[in-house]
Amino acid sequence: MTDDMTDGRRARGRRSREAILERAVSLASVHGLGGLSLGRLADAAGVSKSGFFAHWRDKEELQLDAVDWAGRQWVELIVKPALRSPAGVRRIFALHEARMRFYADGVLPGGCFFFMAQVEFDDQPGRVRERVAQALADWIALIERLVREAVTLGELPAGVDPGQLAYEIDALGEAAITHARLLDRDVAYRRGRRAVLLRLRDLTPTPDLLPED
Amino acid sequence: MTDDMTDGRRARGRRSREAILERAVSLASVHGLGGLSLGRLADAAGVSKSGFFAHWRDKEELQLDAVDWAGRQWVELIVKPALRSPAGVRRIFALHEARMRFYADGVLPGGCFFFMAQVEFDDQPGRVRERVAQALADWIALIERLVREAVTLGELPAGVDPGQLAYEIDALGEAAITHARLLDRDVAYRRGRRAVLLRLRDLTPTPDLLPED
DNA sequence: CAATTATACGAACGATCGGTCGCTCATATA
DNA sequence: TATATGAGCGACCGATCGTTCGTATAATTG
Repeated sequence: MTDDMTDGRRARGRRSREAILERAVSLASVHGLGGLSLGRLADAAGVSKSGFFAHWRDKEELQLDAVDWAGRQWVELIVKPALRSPAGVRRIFALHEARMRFYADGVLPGGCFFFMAQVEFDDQPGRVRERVAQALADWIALIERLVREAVTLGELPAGVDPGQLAYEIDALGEAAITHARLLDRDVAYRRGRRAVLLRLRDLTPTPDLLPED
Repeated sequence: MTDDMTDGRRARGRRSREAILERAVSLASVHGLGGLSLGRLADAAGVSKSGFFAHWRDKEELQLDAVDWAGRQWVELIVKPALRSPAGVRRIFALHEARMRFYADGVLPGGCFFFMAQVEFDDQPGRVRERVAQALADWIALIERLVREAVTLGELPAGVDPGQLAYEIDALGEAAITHARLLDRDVAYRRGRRAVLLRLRDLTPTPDLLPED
């Protein structure tokens, strides 16, 4: 309600809240939002288990905030950097490459928070599921928008179905996580990157805008 | 207790073992292999919790058998039917369509056992992880083999990378599960099917072998 | 036949789960 | 200065987790 600029109880609380959320997203990317236990999270964050309930009413509230936090991280590290590329197929591929780099760099130890959360909550009704579904819908809508931009710019044919292409780009990126972790790491990321590149180069009348390989 | 008099102890044991495994795979497709608790599984299978340990030493043994059971189901309902289609691009697409139908028909209430297991165990070392990884490797190897067959038959260009195309086909099919459950069911399955169809029609010199849409 | 084996059970174990309670104490506010 | 508030903790709760143990009995085996 009021702005407290000085370092005090409130500011420290907000900082520790952020720290806990970061650890929560990190742990949830490995064990899932359900498998994330308050005890383990407490140990990892260096606080007591009961200390959580000063910040969140129950585990579900923490899960909801974790989804939001992961969404902000996703925008910050993937969407925003990609939007600095010129609109059109280059921006679409920049988005995909930023995603692949996010995975390959191991920003989250489990690879991707949302991938885990989607699989975990896709058939588990509740508020978390709805927020995860919204995050996926936003992500797909973003790709669709970039595709329509590319069509407007003449870098993709008018006949292309933005929703269809968005599905393909998302799918080809997502699979890289499990393939990288269960089979061959480098091969998986290379194929994930190349799959979208091949698809875009195949569609665009201006393939020179994209790398050859 | 039971109304069958002719069946012996051993045969009945084997049957109940199979029944438990089926329920286990079914439940695990929803809650995951870890989230699958022996208590809930016992209730669902109509046996006592301690009765499990007549069949499996511990939970991990049951998980390993569940992976095998799911693998046999996958081969029976997806691979074998697809192999009845003529070799080449038609067989590849038949495999993909069988997979989509497996998901859309709701054979498993969670959509796909392996999808769940892959995401859950991709960074959880142990025997289960290795068996899941082997199942994924087998699946990819199968698709690669069908691709090479198609190349031999002249239905795919010689320049195509079988591993790359196998990755794409797997990825485009897998994403349908979460998209169907979190967004729009029919749209997701249609896009999942169409994605592979477009890719194959784009590559093959004999597109007439495949449906138009 | 007797002896062994396999199936299945109920009761209970220690560990851990999410969550509550009462409390301390530094800070913000009136 | 007096008071209300928020951060954080230790102890503890009932429930559930995977697992063990002893027991009962039906089927197989020698």
